[in-house]
Amino acid sequence: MLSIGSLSKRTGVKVPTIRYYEQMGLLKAAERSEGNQRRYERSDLERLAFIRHARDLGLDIPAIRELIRLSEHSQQPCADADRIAAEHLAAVREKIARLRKLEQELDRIVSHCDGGHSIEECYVIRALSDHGLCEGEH
Amino acid sequence: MLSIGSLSKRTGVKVPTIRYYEQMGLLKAAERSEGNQRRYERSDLERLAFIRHARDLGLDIPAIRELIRLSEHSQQPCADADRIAAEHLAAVREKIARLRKLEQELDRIVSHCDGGHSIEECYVIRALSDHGLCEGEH
DNA sequence: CTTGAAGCTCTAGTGACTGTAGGAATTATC
DNA sequence: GATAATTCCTACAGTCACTAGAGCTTCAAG
Ligand SMILES: [Zn+2]
Ligand SMILES: [Zn+2]
Ligand SMILES: [Zn+2]
Ligand SMILES: [Zn+2]
Repeated sequence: MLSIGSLSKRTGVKVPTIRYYEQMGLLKAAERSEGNQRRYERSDLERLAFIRHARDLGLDIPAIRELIRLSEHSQQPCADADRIAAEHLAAVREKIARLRKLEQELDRIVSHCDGGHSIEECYVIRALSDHGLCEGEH
Repeated sequence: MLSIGSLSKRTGVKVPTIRYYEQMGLLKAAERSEGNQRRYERSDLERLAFIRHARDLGLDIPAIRELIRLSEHSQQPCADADRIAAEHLAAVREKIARLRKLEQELDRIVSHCDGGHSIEECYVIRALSDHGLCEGEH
């Protein structure tokens, strides 16, 4: 049986974050010691690692909650799980696309000025004042 | 003189957002009508467009506050403004890099499973349970 | 048996808004 | 000029995934 601190050290998840995951229903409410402190077993450690990995891959908490629910029905088909992952991948790709446009526009703006002008002439300020100088939408 | 609603329609910035920008010190406190309603002039419209465009390009509020401050000293050199833009570009590039790694990993995971398995065998669930199956860090 | 670390609950703060409640002012219609 | 519809006001709660702190209790080592 692990204390919340040892669980934290083993997984790299901070103590308040573990409590937060419990509150959000990702971790089941832990057993308690006589003095009301949380005690964890191996299965909690595995579940926490699952949560942490999913978060590191950018999945949000409702998605993780659903994945955990699905993972408890080992004989069901995995279509829902695959769909969650695929939708997340699509969302990541959209974010990348939006950021790429930003990058292009910012790169163009930044390379038009080298800091050696007055504010009045500065292309950065002028470009921010007038979207008409932009090449695309954002 | 424009009401906050007309200013909102002309700029596409929602009314509560305009009030929020005022609170954050991006827009100066507007003049008021006899009945205490905000009244705007052309210069406010231009400043709001500046703010909105900067936000659309991803700059945060402290950066925009600083850019507005700089833009009021038209004879000063523009090095600070250019630096803010360049730093933001660098931050955008970092975000893209992080998301690209995520995309790669997610793409690999998703393409390993086509929804036609049981949860027990599902590669999505297995990959989330075990970062050892990943190619990179995140 | 003392002491210091680690645990507990509860609350508030992050960033950039968005939405709501309850009331006052303005504008439009008759 | 009365009334109705719209717009405006302030102040506060909620979003997301944590993080930090206050004030108190329990645990483990010496
Ligand atoms: Zn410049
Ligand atoms: Zn633009
Ligand atoms: Zn699958
Ligand atoms: Zn991984």
